[in-house]
Amino acid sequence: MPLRVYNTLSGSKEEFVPINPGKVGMYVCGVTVYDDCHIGHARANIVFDMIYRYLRAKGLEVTYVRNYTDIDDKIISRANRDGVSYQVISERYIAEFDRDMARLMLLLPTFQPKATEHIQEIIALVERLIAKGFAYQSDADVFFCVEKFDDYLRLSKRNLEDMQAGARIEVDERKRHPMDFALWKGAKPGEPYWESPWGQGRPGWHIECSAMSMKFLGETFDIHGGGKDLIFPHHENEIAQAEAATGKPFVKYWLHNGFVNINAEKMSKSLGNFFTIKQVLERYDAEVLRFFLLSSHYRSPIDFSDQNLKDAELGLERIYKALAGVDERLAAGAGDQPPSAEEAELAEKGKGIAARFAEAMDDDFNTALALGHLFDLVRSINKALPFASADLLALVKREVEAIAGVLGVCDSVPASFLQRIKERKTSEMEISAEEIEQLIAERAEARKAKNFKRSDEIRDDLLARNIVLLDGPQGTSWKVK
RNA sequence: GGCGGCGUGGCCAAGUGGUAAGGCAAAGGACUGCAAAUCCUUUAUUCCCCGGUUCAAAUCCGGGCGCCGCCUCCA
Repeated sequence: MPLRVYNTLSGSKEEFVPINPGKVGMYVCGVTVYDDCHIGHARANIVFDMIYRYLRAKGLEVTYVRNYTDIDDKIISRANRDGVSYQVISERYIAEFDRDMARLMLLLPTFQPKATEHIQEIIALVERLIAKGFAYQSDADVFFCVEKFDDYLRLSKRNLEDMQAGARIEVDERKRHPMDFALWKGAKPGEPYWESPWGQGRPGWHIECSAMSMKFLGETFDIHGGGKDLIFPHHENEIAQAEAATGKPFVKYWLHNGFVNINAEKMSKSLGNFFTIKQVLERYDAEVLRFFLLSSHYRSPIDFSDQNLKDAELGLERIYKALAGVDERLAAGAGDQPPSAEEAELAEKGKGIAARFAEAMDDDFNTALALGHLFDLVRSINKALPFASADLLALVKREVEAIAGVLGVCDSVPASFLQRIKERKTSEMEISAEEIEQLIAERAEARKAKNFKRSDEIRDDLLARNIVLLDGPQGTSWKVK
């Protein structure tokens, strides 16, 4: 079954055909390391982690590169504000980024290059552009000449005239065209710098990604990704730099994820309406956040709210409860069962889930639909649980684990996940687990004595404190509402 | 102003020509001492509005309304 992906360059879904059969080169723009990451960064990185996992699951050999932009104006200004060197800032936020991504259960990319470790490659690329007449020096700066590059703005589907009509940019007199952008910036006194043919300076914003992607993936590679907000100017400029220098197509498929919104508005630093990953993980399990972000299509906007996170948590719990039920039955040694309609349905759903999952994912990574199929299976599991054979339950478990491995959700031991959620919720309660257990014991006594007035009283009291009791064959357990 | 996108039940969200997945919430039933959990059933004759194409449209075309994004650092 062919994978189809939405390519920003063509504006439509295309069949994904790797340049080299069986192999994929994928570059994703990482972060500029000057502050903590927010949920928008979480989405971008989780989306491409999911894509990376799925490509690998399809048997492709993926070289995944995600950079750190560790020298830039914002890093310098942050360093100046804090009175430290830019390295202190970049190293601190690289460590924070790594920690956040690890908590979000992201696989490590094949390479994670840093801009400051590729200054020579960057200088070489700028020199190449100057030699070919696509760039010019102006004082200690070097600019890219957008008018020389015919395909400029092809990705964002605009033209230079329109851009100027709405331009709010201050015109730099040293530029030949207002849209020309810096490849190299001369250092002002006190700024960090590297020696270059144009004097002491540092790379412009976009050049590091062109230089590093081509170094690790070659001059033409398969996938380049990032948030929609990078289409212009960042990716547009990357294309210009790379293609002007090499004369070859830079990237075959451009993939862009949608934004995380707050009240239907883009979450962003400048609007100040953002939540950091750390803040959210104080209140929700990392897997819940992943599940939430994968519950809508990666290109759609997704609205971040407490209610939506809670819904996601309930949904994920539903899946885990079913899986925990499977584990319990397997542990109890589910023996042979007489044939039943429930088991037959589960067998059909269980054997078909991999194909349905692949079909959804092959359609431009439709994780929302894929999760819908998973919920379908969950219903069949719940229905068939008392009737299914151990073999069938084990098969279903394996199938779900395969899917979980691609999405990075439902990948925990079910009982531990449920325990984790329970502990998180309990820690926010004013009542201790011991007290609850004590009350449950008292209620059991009352029920034994048919004193339902007292037993209901206990249950209602606990309910008022958000504790829900669950009576089962093995006795009473509880959960936080 | 230019360019791009979106508008599906109370909420979230799939579906891009063949007669509306799934989740959350809600209601009824089974189960239960009563509940909860679980299971079953129900909840959009209709997909922002108005035209058009078609045997057939949420899906295509035209117009309108509303919302959002990019055009400035941004995942």
